[in-house]
Amino acid sequence: MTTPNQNIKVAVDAAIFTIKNDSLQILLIQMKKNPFTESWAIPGGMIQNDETTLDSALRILTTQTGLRGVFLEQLKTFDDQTRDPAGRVISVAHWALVPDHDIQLKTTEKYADVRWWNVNKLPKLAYDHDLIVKEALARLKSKIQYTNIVWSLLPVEFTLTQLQHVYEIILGNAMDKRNFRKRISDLKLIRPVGKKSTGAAHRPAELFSFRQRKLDYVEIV
Amino acid sequence: MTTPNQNIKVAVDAAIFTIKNDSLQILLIQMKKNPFTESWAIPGGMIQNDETTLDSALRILTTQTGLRGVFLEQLKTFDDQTRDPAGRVISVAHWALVPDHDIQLKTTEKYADVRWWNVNKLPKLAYDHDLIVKEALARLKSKIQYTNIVWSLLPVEFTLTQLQHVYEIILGNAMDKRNFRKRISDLKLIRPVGKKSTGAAHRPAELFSFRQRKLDYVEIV
DNA sequence: ACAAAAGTGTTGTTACTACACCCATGG
DNA sequence: CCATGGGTGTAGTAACAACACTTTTGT
Repeated sequence: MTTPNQNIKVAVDAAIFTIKNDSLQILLIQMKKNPFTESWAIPGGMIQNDETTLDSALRILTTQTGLRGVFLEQLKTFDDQTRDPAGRVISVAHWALVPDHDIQLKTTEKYADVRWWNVNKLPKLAYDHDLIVKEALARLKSKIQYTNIVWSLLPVEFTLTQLQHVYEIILGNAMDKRNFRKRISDLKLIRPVGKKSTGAAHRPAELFSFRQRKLDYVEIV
Repeated sequence: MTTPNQNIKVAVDAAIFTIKNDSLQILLIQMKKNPFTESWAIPGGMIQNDETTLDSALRILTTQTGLRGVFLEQLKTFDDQTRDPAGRVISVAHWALVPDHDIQLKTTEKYADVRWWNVNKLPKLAYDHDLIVKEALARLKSKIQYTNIVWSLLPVEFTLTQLQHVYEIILGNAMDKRNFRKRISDLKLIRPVGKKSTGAAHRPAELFSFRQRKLDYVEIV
């Protein structure tokens, strides 16, 4: 059997999330090129011959946010024949979590605009990006419950209340403070850094940091 | 920005599992083509311009096993630059579960041989297929615990003991009969068909069938 | 009558939920 | 001294784990 003469291109798209203003937000770019001029989409592009899709996703992430060392992984490959009107392009979608602080979004010539959007108030997206975002959100909600990935949404030192808010925003329901702290404490994912928050008009909170700032599965001992 | 001139091919590989002789087995083919002559691998091939990767995986599954209507889904895309010595080929790996009964493996000209292998006694595989199989196994172990996918490993009518054995073989640990039955009963995934098994030298067992023979997430009410 | 798997409940332990008040700070 | 979020324990309930004997069939 001979190899069929394929005419298929491989792209990478990246769903990049952060927590900002007490809501879960996603980074969208506004497109220039036809037929999606003015449309919003998640950032992406064709992969180069010598890079892996993860390399490519990292490149997108760094180009847009300037960040490295955050959580980033493959999501799923989207390959419907009609997903790109310009021809057969399959997209190996990735997703990432970035901390809010210190981020300065970078505009490139490629796009008309770049900004964060509340995931509950998204515009209609280009291509099949609605679907990609939907799957990424589902993965986030699921994976936050059995891994330590929240580390990638928080500063190195944070309070227990900040941590709880991240869970509440992503999972969409309020949690009991005492029960939350008990559970977190049992998981042994974080440790106190021995400092307290300052400057707020209330009792200072103890600061914690993650033991590992990379993917780790929670052992339910 | 212009589209780079890509020289990347898209393949699909399929990890196909069954339960046979009280063990978890995977379908491997023996290759003919260089440099993997005689090596074993999971079945796969290039996708065609007009088919999705899922179509392609379905084609592979049907070609090898003659089956349709079983559980099949995308696993992950493998795209290391060096995974195929013949050039840059990314593989959108899929995985499937098939029932043991009624399967007659089909040999094609493409391969030297096809047979089932116990997943605990695998030979060294071609390409990065060791890695693909490892990921597929992890997904199976995980997904069997919060979905109804076992339906795809069993005949339409089965006994509770058969069902329990499938879980025990995949998860690798013995389970308590009474607790298992309580749990299964609570999940409401199966229903009695009103018949009993016959022919064995012991008390006949009640037969059950799945309410749905397609992917369903278990609601832990 | 014996071998072999089917079927069936209870009890103790552990994990989870609900819930309210005092504390430390800044303004 | 007031407003704001920080920090802490207990009791009731629900889920889970461990465990053994009787039943029905084929040979």
